[in-house]
Amino acid sequence: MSDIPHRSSRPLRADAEQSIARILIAAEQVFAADPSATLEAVASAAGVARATVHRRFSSRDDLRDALVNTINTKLRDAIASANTDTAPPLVALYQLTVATLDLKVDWRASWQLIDLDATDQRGIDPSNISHLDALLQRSQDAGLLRPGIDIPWARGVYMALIHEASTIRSEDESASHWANRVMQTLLSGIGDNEHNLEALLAQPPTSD
Amino acid sequence: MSDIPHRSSRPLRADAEQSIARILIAAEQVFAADPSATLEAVASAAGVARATVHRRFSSRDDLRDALVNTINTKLRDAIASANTDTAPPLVALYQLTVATLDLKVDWRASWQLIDLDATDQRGIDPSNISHLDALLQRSQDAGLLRPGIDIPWARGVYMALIHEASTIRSEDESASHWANRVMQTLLSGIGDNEHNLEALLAQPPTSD
DNA sequence: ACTAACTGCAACACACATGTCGCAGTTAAG
DNA sequence: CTTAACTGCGACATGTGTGTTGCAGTTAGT
Repeated sequence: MSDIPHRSSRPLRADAEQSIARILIAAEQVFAADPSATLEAVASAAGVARATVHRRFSSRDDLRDALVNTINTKLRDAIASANTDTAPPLVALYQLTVATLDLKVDWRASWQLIDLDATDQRGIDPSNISHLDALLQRSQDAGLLRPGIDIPWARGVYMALIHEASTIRSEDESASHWANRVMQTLLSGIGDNEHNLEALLAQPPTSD
Repeated sequence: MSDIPHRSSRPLRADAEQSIARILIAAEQVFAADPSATLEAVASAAGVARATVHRRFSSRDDLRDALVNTINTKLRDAIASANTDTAPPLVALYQLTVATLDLKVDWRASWQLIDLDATDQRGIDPSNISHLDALLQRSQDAGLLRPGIDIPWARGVYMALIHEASTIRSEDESASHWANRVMQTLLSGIGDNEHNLEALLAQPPTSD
Protein backbone atom coordinates (compact mmCIF):
# COMPACT_ATOMS: atom_id res chain seq x y z
CA MET A 1 0.00 0.00 0.00
CA SER A 2 1.95 2.81 1.41
CA ASP A 3 5.48 1.55 1.64
CA ILE A 4 7.53 0.49 -1.29
CA PRO A 5 8.69 -3.06 -0.61
CA HIS A 6 5.61 -5.26 -0.88
CA ARG A 7 4.75 -6.68 2.49
CA SER A 8 3.97 -9.99 0.90
CA SER A 9 7.60 -10.67 -0.05
CA ARG A 10 9.11 -10.58 3.42
CA PRO A 11 8.34 -8.90 6.74
CA LEU A 12 10.15 -5.62 7.26
CA ARG A 13 13.01 -5.47 9.64
CA ALA A 14 12.11 -4.17 13.08
CA ASP A 15 13.90 -0.83 12.77
CA ALA A 16 12.39 -0.23 9.35
CA GLU A 17 8.93 -0.70 10.76
CA GLN A 18 9.85 1.74 13.47
CA SER A 19 11.03 4.25 10.90
CA ILE A 20 7.65 4.11 9.22
CA ALA A 21 5.90 4.78 12.49
CA ARG A 22 8.23 7.65 13.34
CA ILE A 23 7.71 9.21 9.93
CA LEU A 24 3.94 8.97 10.13
CA ILE A 25 3.85 10.57 13.56
CA ALA A 26 6.28 13.27 12.51
CA ALA A 27 4.27 13.94 9.36
CA GLU A 28 1.14 14.38 11.43
CA GLN A 29 2.84 16.91 13.68
CA VAL A 30 4.62 18.82 10.95
CA PHE A 31 1.60 18.97 8.65
CA ALA A 32 -0.50 20.14 11.57
CA ALA A 33 1.66 23.23 11.75
CA ASP A 34 1.90 23.65 7.98
CA PRO A 35 -0.01 21.44 5.55
CA SER A 36 2.37 22.31 2.72
CA ALA A 37 5.51 21.58 4.70
CA THR A 38 8.48 19.99 2.98
CA LEU A 39 9.28 16.31 3.19
CA GLU A 40 12.63 17.54 4.42
CA ALA A 41 10.88 19.03 7.43
CA VAL A 42 9.03 15.78 8.02
CA ALA A 43 12.24 13.82 7.77
CA SER A 44 14.12 15.94 10.26
CA ALA A 45 11.18 15.87 12.66
CA ALA A 46 11.19 12.10 12.40
CA GLY A 47 14.93 12.00 12.97
CA VAL A 48 15.64 10.32 9.65
CA ALA A 49 17.18 11.38 6.36
CA ARG A 50 14.93 12.70 3.63
CA ALA A 51 15.98 9.81 1.43
CA THR A 52 14.63 7.40 4.00
CA VAL A 53 11.23 8.99 3.75
CA HIS A 54 11.31 8.34 0.03
CA ARG A 55 12.39 4.76 0.63
CA ARG A 56 9.34 4.11 2.79
CA PHE A 57 6.85 6.24 0.89
CA SER A 58 7.39 6.48 -2.81
CA SER A 59 5.89 9.92 -3.16
CA ARG A 60 4.32 12.72 -1.22
CA ASP A 61 0.89 11.46 -2.21
CA ASP A 62 1.84 8.05 -0.99
CA LEU A 63 2.62 9.47 2.43
CA ARG A 64 -0.65 11.34 2.35
CA ASP A 65 -2.52 8.12 1.60
CA ALA A 66 -0.75 6.39 4.46
CA LEU A 67 -1.88 9.09 6.86
CA VAL A 68 -5.47 8.83 5.67
CA ASN A 69 -5.18 5.11 6.01
CA THR A 70 -4.03 5.51 9.60
CA ILE A 71 -7.12 7.51 10.41
CA ASN A 72 -9.42 5.00 8.83
CA THR A 73 -7.80 2.17 10.73
CA LYS A 74 -8.09 3.94 14.07
CA LEU A 75 -11.62 4.91 13.23
CA ARG A 76 -12.45 1.32 12.45
CA ASP A 77 -11.08 0.30 15.83
CA ALA A 78 -13.13 2.98 17.53
CA ILE A 79 -16.27 1.75 15.81
CA ALA A 80 -15.49 -1.80 16.79
CA SER A 81 -14.85 -1.07 20.46
CA ALA A 82 -17.99 1.04 20.67
CA ASN A 83 -19.99 -2.04 19.68
CA THR A 84 -22.00 0.01 17.24
CA ASP A 85 -24.19 -2.87 16.20
CA THR A 86 -24.80 -4.59 19.51
CA ALA A 87 -24.81 -1.95 22.24
CA PRO A 88 -27.82 0.26 22.86
CA PRO A 89 -27.74 3.10 20.31
CA LEU A 90 -27.34 5.83 22.87
CA VAL A 91 -24.34 4.36 24.61
CA ALA A 92 -22.71 3.25 21.37
CA LEU A 93 -23.06 6.74 19.98
CA TYR A 94 -21.62 8.21 23.14
CA GLN A 95 -18.68 5.83 23.18
CA LEU A 96 -17.95 6.52 19.55
CA THR A 97 -18.10 10.24 20.16
CA VAL A 98 -15.57 10.11 22.94
CA ALA A 99 -13.18 8.00 20.91
CA THR A 100 -13.52 10.13 17.79
CA LEU A 101 -13.01 13.29 19.77
CA ASP A 102 -9.66 12.00 20.97
CA LEU A 103 -8.77 10.77 17.53
CA LYS A 104 -9.42 14.22 16.17
CA VAL A 105 -6.99 15.99 18.45
CA ASP A 106 -4.19 13.46 18.08
CA TRP A 107 -4.43 13.39 14.29
CA ARG A 108 -5.72 16.80 13.34
CA ALA A 109 -3.66 17.23 10.20
CA SER A 110 -4.31 13.77 8.84
CA TRP A 111 -7.99 14.28 9.36
CA GLN A 112 -7.87 17.50 7.44
CA LEU A 113 -6.51 15.56 4.51
CA ILE A 114 -9.72 13.59 4.57
CA ASP A 115 -11.99 16.57 4.93
CA LEU A 116 -10.52 18.17 1.85
CA ASP A 117 -11.71 15.48 -0.52
CA ALA A 118 -14.86 14.90 1.45
CA THR A 119 -16.77 16.06 -1.59
CA ASP A 120 -14.96 13.55 -3.77
CA GLN A 121 -16.39 10.70 -1.72
CA ARG A 122 -12.78 9.61 -1.35
CA GLY A 123 -11.12 9.93 2.00
CA ILE A 124 -13.17 8.17 4.62
CA ASP A 125 -13.46 4.45 4.21
CA PRO A 126 -16.94 3.62 2.87
CA SER A 127 -17.06 0.74 5.29
CA ASN A 128 -16.68 3.12 8.23
CA ILE A 129 -19.42 5.31 6.83
CA SER A 130 -21.84 2.46 6.48
CA HIS A 131 -21.17 1.28 10.00
CA LEU A 132 -21.94 4.77 11.23
CA ASP A 133 -25.04 4.97 9.08
CA ALA A 134 -26.20 1.64 10.42
CA LEU A 135 -25.82 2.91 13.96
CA LEU A 136 -27.77 6.04 13.14
CA GLN A 137 -30.47 4.03 11.45
CA ARG A 138 -30.68 1.82 14.49
CA SER A 139 -30.90 4.92 16.66
CA GLN A 140 -33.81 6.13 14.61
CA ASP A 141 -35.59 2.81 14.79
CA ALA A 142 -35.19 2.84 18.54
CA GLY A 143 -36.81 6.25 18.77
CA LEU A 144 -33.66 8.17 19.65
CA LEU A 145 -33.67 10.11 16.40
CA ARG A 146 -36.74 11.85 15.10
CA PRO A 147 -38.49 9.74 12.44
CA GLY A 148 -38.37 12.33 9.67
CA ILE A 149 -34.61 12.92 9.74
CA ASP A 150 -32.73 11.30 6.88
CA ILE A 151 -29.54 9.46 7.68
CA PRO A 152 -27.05 11.33 5.48
CA TRP A 153 -28.06 14.60 7.08
CA ALA A 154 -27.86 13.05 10.52
CA ARG A 155 -24.40 11.74 9.74
CA GLY A 156 -23.27 15.10 8.41
CA VAL A 157 -24.54 16.97 11.42
CA TYR A 158 -22.96 14.48 13.79
CA MET A 159 -19.56 14.71 12.16
CA ALA A 160 -19.79 18.48 11.86
CA LEU A 161 -20.48 18.78 15.57
CA ILE A 162 -17.58 16.52 16.43
CA HIS A 163 -15.35 18.55 14.17
CA GLU A 164 -16.45 21.78 15.76
CA ALA A 165 -16.03 20.43 19.26
CA SER A 166 -12.54 19.16 18.53
CA THR A 167 -11.61 22.53 17.09
CA ILE A 168 -12.69 24.48 20.15
CA ARG A 169 -11.63 21.95 22.73
CA SER A 170 -8.34 22.67 24.44
CA GLU A 171 -6.15 19.64 24.98
CA ASP A 172 -6.47 19.45 28.72
CA GLU A 173 -10.25 19.28 28.72
CA SER A 174 -11.86 15.90 29.09
CA ALA A 175 -13.27 14.22 26.03
CA SER A 176 -16.33 13.06 27.89
CA HIS A 177 -17.32 16.61 28.75
CA TRP A 178 -17.30 17.56 25.10
CA ALA A 179 -18.95 14.32 24.12
CA ASN A 180 -21.83 15.27 26.37
CA ARG A 181 -22.02 18.64 24.72
CA VAL A 182 -22.00 17.10 21.25
CA MET A 183 -24.68 14.57 22.10
CA GLN A 184 -26.84 17.15 23.79
CA THR A 185 -26.61 19.50 20.82
CA LEU A 186 -27.10 16.72 18.33
CA LEU A 187 -30.27 15.44 19.93
CA SER A 188 -31.84 18.59 21.33
CA GLY A 189 -30.13 21.46 19.56
CA ILE A 190 -29.36 24.68 21.33
CA GLY A 191 -32.85 26.15 21.26
CA ASP A 192 -35.20 26.56 24.15
CA ASN A 193 -37.81 23.85 23.96
CA GLU A 194 -40.60 26.06 25.14
CA HIS A 195 -40.46 28.64 22.42
CA ASN A 196 -42.27 31.81 23.26
CA LEU A 197 -43.20 33.20 19.88
CA GLU A 198 -44.30 36.50 21.35
CA ALA A 199 -40.85 37.13 22.71
CA LEU A 200 -39.05 35.80 19.65
CA LEU A 201 -40.80 38.14 17.31
CA ALA A 202 -40.70 41.11 19.61
CA GLN A 203 -38.66 44.10 18.59
CA PRO A 204 -35.31 44.46 20.34
CA PRO A 205 -34.80 46.97 23.13
CA THR A 206 -33.01 49.40 20.83
CA SER A 207 -35.98 49.97 18.54
CA ASP A 208 -38.69 49.94 21.12
CA MET B 1 -4.66 46.30 -0.21
CA SER B 2 -4.85 43.70 -2.83
CA ASP B 3 -3.89 45.41 -6.04
CA ILE B 4 -0.59 47.03 -6.65
CA PRO B 5 -1.32 50.64 -7.64
CA HIS B 6 -2.56 52.35 -4.53
CA ARG B 7 -6.20 53.27 -4.91
CA SER B 8 -5.56 56.54 -3.20
CA SER B 9 -3.41 57.90 -6.01
CA ARG B 10 -5.95 57.72 -8.80
CA PRO B 11 -9.02 55.61 -9.61
CA LEU B 12 -8.32 52.59 -11.78
CA ARG B 13 -9.35 52.68 -15.39
CA ALA B 14 -12.63 50.92 -16.08
CA ASP B 15 -11.16 47.93 -17.90
CA ALA B 16 -8.57 47.45 -15.21
CA GLU B 17 -11.25 47.28 -12.60
CA GLN B 18 -13.02 44.77 -14.76
CA SER B 19 -9.87 42.70 -15.03
CA ILE B 20 -9.66 42.49 -11.28
CA ALA B 21 -13.24 41.30 -11.08
CA ARG B 22 -12.69 38.74 -13.83
CA ILE B 23 -9.59 37.43 -12.12
CA LEU B 24 -11.28 37.09 -8.75
CA ILE B 25 -14.21 35.20 -10.24
CA ALA B 26 -11.92 33.00 -12.27
CA ALA B 27 -9.74 32.33 -9.23
CA GLU B 28 -12.79 31.25 -7.27
CA GLN B 29 -13.84 28.80 -9.98
CA VAL B 30 -10.38 27.42 -10.66
CA PHE B 31 -9.45 27.03 -7.00
CA ALA B 32 -12.78 25.34 -6.38
CA ALA B 33 -11.66 22.58 -8.73
CA ASP B 34 -8.08 22.52 -7.45
CA PRO B 35 -6.93 24.64 -4.50
CA SER B 36 -3.31 24.35 -5.60
CA ALA B 37 -3.99 25.37 -9.18
CA THR B 38 -1.49 27.53 -11.04
CA LEU B 39 -1.85 31.26 -11.49
CA GLU B 40 -1.47 30.42 -15.16
CA ALA B 41 -4.71 28.44 -14.94
CA VAL B 42 -6.42 31.31 -13.18
CA ALA B 43 -5.21 33.75 -15.81
CA SER B 44 -6.44 31.70 -18.74
CA ALA B 45 -9.78 31.14 -17.02
CA ALA B 46 -10.06 34.88 -16.57
CA GLY B 47 -9.12 35.47 -20.18
CA VAL B 48 -6.07 37.51 -19.32
CA ALA B 49 -2.32 36.97 -19.48
CA ARG B 50 -0.54 35.61 -16.46
CA ALA B 51 1.47 38.81 -16.24
CA THR B 52 -1.75 40.76 -15.82
CA VAL B 53 -2.61 38.71 -12.79
CA HIS B 54 0.70 39.69 -11.28
CA ARG B 55 0.07 43.33 -12.15
CA ARG B 56 -3.18 43.34 -10.18
CA PHE B 57 -2.11 41.02 -7.36
CA SER B 58 1.51 41.20 -6.41
CA SER B 59 1.73 37.64 -5.21
CA ARG B 60 -0.27 34.47 -4.85
CA ASP B 61 -0.89 35.28 -1.22
CA ASP B 62 -2.10 38.68 -2.24
CA LEU B 63 -4.71 37.10 -4.47
CA ARG B 64 -5.66 34.80 -1.65
CA ASP B 65 -6.17 37.75 0.66
CA ALA B 66 -8.30 39.48 -1.93
CA LEU B 67 -10.55 36.43 -2.15
CA VAL B 68 -10.94 36.27 1.60
CA ASN B 69 -11.65 39.96 1.57
CA THR B 70 -14.38 39.40 -0.98
CA ILE B 71 -16.07 36.92 1.29
CA ASN B 72 -15.91 39.21 4.28
CA THR B 73 -17.38 42.06 2.29
CA LYS B 74 -20.27 39.97 1.01
CA LEU B 75 -20.78 38.57 4.47
CA ARG B 76 -20.91 42.07 5.88
CA ASP B 77 -23.58 42.96 3.34
CA ALA B 78 -25.55 39.86 4.25
CA ILE B 79 -25.41 40.78 7.92
CA ALA B 80 -26.51 44.30 7.13
CA SER B 81 -29.47 43.33 4.98
CA ALA B 82 -30.60 40.77 7.54
CA ASN B 83 -30.95 43.61 10.05
CA THR B 84 -29.24 41.52 12.68
CA ASP B 85 -29.58 44.15 15.37
CA THR B 86 -33.07 45.44 14.71
CA ALA B 87 -35.18 42.59 13.35
CA PRO B 88 -36.62 39.92 15.63
CA PRO B 89 -33.86 37.37 16.33
CA LEU B 90 -35.64 34.48 14.66
CA VAL B 91 -36.23 36.22 11.36
CA ALA B 92 -32.80 37.84 11.33
CA LEU B 93 -31.19 34.48 11.89
CA TYR B 94 -33.25 32.94 9.16
CA GLN B 95 -32.47 35.71 6.69
CA LEU B 96 -28.79 35.48 7.46
CA THR B 97 -28.87 31.74 7.00
CA VAL B 98 -30.41 31.98 3.56
CA ALA B 99 -27.91 34.60 2.43
CA THR B 100 -24.93 32.73 3.81
CA LEU B 101 -26.08 29.50 2.26
CA ASP B 102 -26.02 31.14 -1.16
CA LEU B 103 -22.72 32.81 -0.43
CA LYS B 104 -21.25 29.43 0.41
CA VAL B 105 -22.11 27.84 -2.92
CA ASP B 106 -21.04 30.78 -5.05
CA TRP B 107 -17.71 31.17 -3.29
CA ARG B 108 -16.86 27.69 -2.06
CA ALA B 109 -13.14 27.86 -2.70
CA SER B 110 -12.65 31.30 -1.21
CA TRP B 111 -14.49 30.20 1.87
CA GLN B 112 -12.26 27.21 2.24
CA LEU B 113 -9.33 29.60 2.39
CA ILE B 114 -10.93 31.08 5.47
CA ASP B 115 -11.72 27.76 7.09
CA LEU B 116 -8.11 26.70 6.87
CA ASP B 117 -6.82 29.42 9.15
CA ALA B 118 -9.91 29.34 11.27
CA THR B 119 -7.70 28.23 14.13
CA ASP B 120 -5.39 31.19 13.57
CA GLN B 121 -8.22 33.58 14.33
CA ARG B 122 -7.29 35.13 10.99
CA GLY B 123 -9.68 34.72 8.12
CA ILE B 124 -13.10 35.91 9.07
CA ASP B 125 -13.37 39.58 9.88
CA PRO B 126 -13.68 40.02 13.66
CA SER B 127 -16.33 42.62 13.03
CA ASN B 128 -18.50 40.07 11.27
CA ILE B 129 -18.01 37.64 14.11
CA SER B 130 -19.04 40.14 16.74
CA HIS B 131 -22.15 41.07 14.79
CA LEU B 132 -23.09 37.41 14.65
CA ASP B 133 -22.33 36.96 18.32
CA ALA B 134 -24.48 39.94 19.13
CA LEU B 135 -27.36 38.42 17.22
CA LEU B 136 -26.95 35.13 19.03
CA GLN B 137 -26.78 36.87 22.37
CA ARG B 138 -29.94 38.74 21.52
CA SER B 139 -31.55 35.45 20.53
CA GLN B 140 -30.67 34.02 23.87
CA ASP B 141 -32.02 37.03 25.74
CA ALA B 142 -35.26 36.70 23.82
CA GLY B 143 -35.59 33.07 24.86
CA LEU B 144 -34.88 31.56 21.50
CA LEU B 145 -31.66 29.94 22.64
CA ARG B 146 -31.45 27.90 25.80
CA PRO B 147 -30.04 29.98 28.69
CA GLY B 148 -27.10 27.71 29.49
CA ILE B 149 -25.59 27.67 26.00
CA ASP B 150 -22.48 29.78 25.60
CA ILE B 151 -22.22 32.00 22.56
CA PRO B 152 -18.95 30.73 21.04
CA TRP B 153 -20.33 27.22 20.99
CA ALA B 154 -23.60 28.45 19.53
CA ARG B 155 -21.70 30.31 16.83
CA GLY B 156 -19.56 27.31 16.04
CA VAL B 157 -22.53 24.98 15.79
CA TYR B 158 -24.40 27.45 13.62
CA MET B 159 -21.56 27.86 11.18
CA ALA B 160 -20.83 24.16 11.16
CA LEU B 161 -24.42 23.41 10.23
CA ILE B 162 -24.39 25.98 7.45
CA HIS B 163 -21.16 24.50 6.18
CA GLU B 164 -22.56 21.01 6.23
CA ALA B 165 -25.76 22.08 4.52
CA SER B 166 -23.92 23.91 1.77
CA THR B 167 -21.76 20.85 1.22
CA ILE B 168 -24.67 18.50 0.75
CA ARG B 169 -26.99 20.89 -1.02
CA SER B 170 -27.13 20.51 -4.79
CA GLU B 171 -27.16 23.77 -6.70
CA ASP B 172 -30.73 23.56 -7.95
CA GLU B 173 -32.23 23.17 -4.50
CA SER B 174 -33.69 26.25 -2.86
CA ALA B 175 -31.71 27.97 -0.17
CA SER B 176 -34.79 28.49 1.95
CA HIS B 177 -35.43 24.77 2.15
CA TRP B 178 -31.98 24.19 3.55
CA ALA B 179 -32.21 27.22 5.76
CA ASN B 180 -35.26 25.65 7.35
CA ARG B 181 -33.34 22.47 7.87
CA VAL B 182 -30.42 24.30 9.44
CA MET B 183 -32.62 26.34 11.75
CA GLN B 184 -34.64 23.32 12.75
CA THR B 185 -31.53 21.32 13.55
CA LEU B 186 -29.86 24.21 15.29
CA LEU B 187 -32.75 24.85 17.62
CA SER B 188 -34.19 21.40 18.18
CA GLY B 189 -31.49 18.98 17.09
CA ILE B 190 -32.33 15.74 15.37
CA GLY B 191 -33.43 13.80 18.40
CA ASP B 192 -36.93 12.77 19.30
CA ASN B 193 -38.18 15.08 21.99
CA GLU B 194 -40.06 12.38 23.79
CA HIS B 195 -37.18 10.11 24.56
CA ASN B 196 -38.20 6.64 25.53
CA LEU B 197 -35.34 5.43 27.63
CA GLU B 198 -36.62 1.88 27.68
CA ALA B 199 -36.36 1.68 23.94
CA LEU B 200 -33.07 3.53 23.73
CA LEU B 201 -31.32 1.17 26.07
CA ALA B 202 -32.93 -1.94 24.70
CA GLN B 203 -30.75 -4.50 23.01
CA PRO B 204 -30.89 -4.49 19.21
CA PRO B 205 -32.95 -7.07 17.30
CA THR B 206 -29.84 -9.11 16.50
CA SER B 207 -29.07 -9.91 20.12
CA ASP B 208 -32.60 -10.39 21.30
C1' DA C 1 -7.85 63.23 -31.55
C1' DC C 2 -4.50 62.99 -27.95
C1' DT C 3 -2.57 60.91 -24.03
C1' DA C 4 -2.03 58.10 -20.24
C1' DA C 5 -3.06 53.65 -18.84
C1' DC C 6 -3.75 48.91 -19.52
C1' DT C 7 -2.90 44.61 -21.96
C1' DG C 8 -0.66 40.66 -24.40
C1' DC C 9 3.46 38.35 -25.35
C1' DA C 10 7.76 36.47 -24.54
C1' DA C 11 11.76 35.90 -22.24
C1' DC C 12 14.44 35.57 -18.15
C1' DA C 13 16.16 34.59 -13.50
C1' DC C 14 15.26 32.21 -9.49
C1' DA C 15 13.98 29.31 -5.90
C1' DC C 16 12.79 25.10 -4.40
C1' DA C 17 10.48 20.67 -3.73
C1' DT C 18 10.72 16.28 -5.75
C1' DG C 19 12.46 11.95 -6.92
C1' DT C 20 16.65 9.02 -7.89
C1' DC C 21 21.31 6.87 -7.16
C1' DG C 22 25.40 5.10 -5.30
C1' DC C 23 28.39 4.31 -1.53
C1' DA C 24 29.99 3.56 2.96
C1' DG C 25 28.68 2.57 7.62
C1' DT C 26 25.55 0.46 10.94
C1' DT C 27 22.08 -2.67 12.64
C1' DA C 28 19.02 -6.48 13.23
C1' DA C 29 18.15 -11.46 12.45
C1' DG C 30 19.43 -16.39 12.07
C1' DC D 1 29.41 -14.39 13.55
C1' DT D 2 27.82 -13.67 9.15
C1' DT D 3 24.84 -11.71 6.08
C1' DA D 4 21.18 -9.27 4.31
C1' DA D 5 18.79 -5.17 5.14
C1' DC D 6 18.41 -0.55 6.54
C1' DT D 7 20.30 4.03 7.17
C1' DG D 8 22.77 8.50 6.51
C1' DC D 9 25.01 11.43 3.38
C1' DG D 10 25.71 13.84 -0.60
C1' DA D 11 25.01 14.73 -5.26
C1' DC D 12 22.35 15.08 -9.33
C1' DA D 13 18.61 15.73 -12.66
C1' DT D 14 14.25 17.59 -13.27
C1' DG D 15 10.20 19.96 -13.38
C1' DT D 16 7.62 23.69 -12.29
C1' DG D 17 5.64 27.73 -10.20
C1' DT D 18 6.85 32.37 -9.28
C1' DG D 19 7.91 37.01 -9.89
C1' DT D 20 10.10 40.54 -13.06
C1' DT D 21 10.97 43.23 -17.13
C1' DG D 22 10.59 45.42 -21.69
C1' DC D 23 8.16 46.48 -25.74
C1' DA D 24 4.65 46.96 -29.00
C1' DG D 25 -0.26 47.30 -29.59
C1' DT D 26 -4.81 48.56 -27.90
C1' DT D 27 -8.20 50.92 -25.10
C1' DA D 28 -10.48 54.18 -22.14
C1' DG D 29 -10.92 59.00 -20.61
C1' DT D 30 -11.09 64.14 -21.57
